[in-house]
Amino acid sequence: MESKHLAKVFKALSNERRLELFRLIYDQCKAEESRATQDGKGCCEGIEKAFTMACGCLNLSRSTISHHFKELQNAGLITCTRQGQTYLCQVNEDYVDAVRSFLG
Amino acid sequence: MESKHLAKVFKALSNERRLELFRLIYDQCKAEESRATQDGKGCCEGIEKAFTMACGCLNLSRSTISHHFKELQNAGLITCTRQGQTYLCQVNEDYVDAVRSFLG
DNA sequence: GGACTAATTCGATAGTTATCGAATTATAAG
DNA sequence: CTTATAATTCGATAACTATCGAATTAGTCC
Repeated sequence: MESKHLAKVFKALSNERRLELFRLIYDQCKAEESRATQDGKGCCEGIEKAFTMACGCLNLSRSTISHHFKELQNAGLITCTRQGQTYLCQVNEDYVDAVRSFLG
Repeated sequence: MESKHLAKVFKALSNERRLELFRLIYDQCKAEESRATQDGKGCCEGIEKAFTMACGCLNLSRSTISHHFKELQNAGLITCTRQGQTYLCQVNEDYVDAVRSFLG
């Protein structure tokens, strides 16, 4: 991944609260994924009510949380699709891998 | 590594130019290291004239480059020690590992 | 349609950052 | 001591960011 794009990903993770948010999403996706694997369903389809969940976990206003979600999406780390009144939220594993394998 | 600290590391890498700078240093250290291993000297002792090298590679003023070096140091990614008129610069591998192994 | 909940957008503000050139400090070499 | 080179610090500026509450839009259910 080229510097410009990688820097963008790092920027998205450079805010403490936003990093926590991403971790929340990421961990839930991982948990969901292992459950799905056990059930023989394959991969995780995304977590539901991600925004609502985040509002419960992070001590921030809804508008700020919305902003952080946008930043994570802009960087390509997650994909959110609306489902009725709530979000379905997925982690883009490719990007996480890019971070992980950055250098070396 | 806890969120607060990890976010700090990401922030240091969130600027495109600074990320390039870090890569320059990192790559040179890796090259130096493999040379050292061949010579049976053990690990890389750091790269010399890192600042001067960076000035040649990045199209930025010296004061800005100095600033970027400080940011990388503050985040803990590199350690610079003065040697006469120039720098000896080392990468803190632990931190790079923390980035790499973040999540998963 | 009306009431309710979820999420976004808007406008403001306070704080941070990247960048520069100029001035300064530190070291080395004559 | 003087000159030259290397790096830092200073002061300014323009741009960006995190955060909030209020207003708005979108969707659900009666």
